[in-house]
Amino acid sequence: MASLPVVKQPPPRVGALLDHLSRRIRLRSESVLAPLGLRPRHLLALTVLRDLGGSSQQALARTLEMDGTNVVGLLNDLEADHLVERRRSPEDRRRHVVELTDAGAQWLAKAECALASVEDEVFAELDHDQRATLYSLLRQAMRDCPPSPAGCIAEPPSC
Amino acid sequence: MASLPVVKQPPPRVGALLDHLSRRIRLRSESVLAPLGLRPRHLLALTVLRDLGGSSQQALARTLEMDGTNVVGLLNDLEADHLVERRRSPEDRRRHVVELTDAGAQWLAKAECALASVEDEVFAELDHDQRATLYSLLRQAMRDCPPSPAGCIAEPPSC
DNA sequence: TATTGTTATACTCTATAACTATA
DNA sequence: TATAGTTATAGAGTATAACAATA
Repeated sequence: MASLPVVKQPPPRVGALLDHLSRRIRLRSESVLAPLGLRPRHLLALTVLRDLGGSSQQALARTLEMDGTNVVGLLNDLEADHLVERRRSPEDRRRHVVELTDAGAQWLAKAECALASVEDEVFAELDHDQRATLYSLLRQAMRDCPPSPAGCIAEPPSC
Repeated sequence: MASLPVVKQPPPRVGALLDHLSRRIRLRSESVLAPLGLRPRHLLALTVLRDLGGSSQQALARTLEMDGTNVVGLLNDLEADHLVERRRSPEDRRRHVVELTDAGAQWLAKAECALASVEDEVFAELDHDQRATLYSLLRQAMRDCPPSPAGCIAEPPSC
């Protein structure tokens, strides 16, 4: 076989850019969210819960692509602040049905408004239509999302 | 059409989506990179080093948005595997000029080929043009970023 | 026996502070 | 005094294993 010195350009890697940008947003989000008492992953969990409605902890873990054991601690935090509720499922008493409380929904809405400014800053170089395009591309990439096809992360409410 | 007060929705929040997708890529990249003996952040550092050429550790830390103390350990790993070299700067002997070795460049190329399949999987829902659009949008969002973050857009994997 | 949630634990990642050597 | 790099270390994030309750 011919071992041609293929020093062509490397393949298109979006991963590094994604990693970088999401790191930026996460770092800034932490500052913004700190006064509200929680961290980005709490927000992520609440967002998923709003989209999924009641869901078992394992389903939540799959959606978040987090280990189930860590979801326990995450929910402990949120439950301590009365932002979510755990109820035993009547059908299968091993399961906990996790649901957003009213307070949780309120907190989430407030946090999302606070985060809007973070994104305005991070995506300052993109105009409105470009941001919409970016959103729809990311959304499409997530289309095969593990448990619930529609339930990855839906459109946030406007503030 | 600008004469009418068109109610434009605020741009949707992409932070959660970005976080999610980058998490996916990172998790899958770890599996792919493990046989090669390193982790995603090692690859990220090598990529930045290739793009930046020789650079001080602090410049590297800023580009990676990592704490300088952690860059030390990262470089220790890479230097132990002879993938990078640290030389004292002749101009300012406090500085280390970090550079990719030939072995490092080779390893990086191999790793990138391996990662191409990860991205093909994660972005299976997007066609080539959409991936190119996504790349250019992310790239534009990073435009104010110091030097260039890791990543190149090119033809599909040639490996 | 298999599954859901939980605890305990270890391993990794990240950030803060103190030290060195240069400037 | 200030800066580049290093070390030590504590805190957060994450994963593995064992256990209780339930199916």
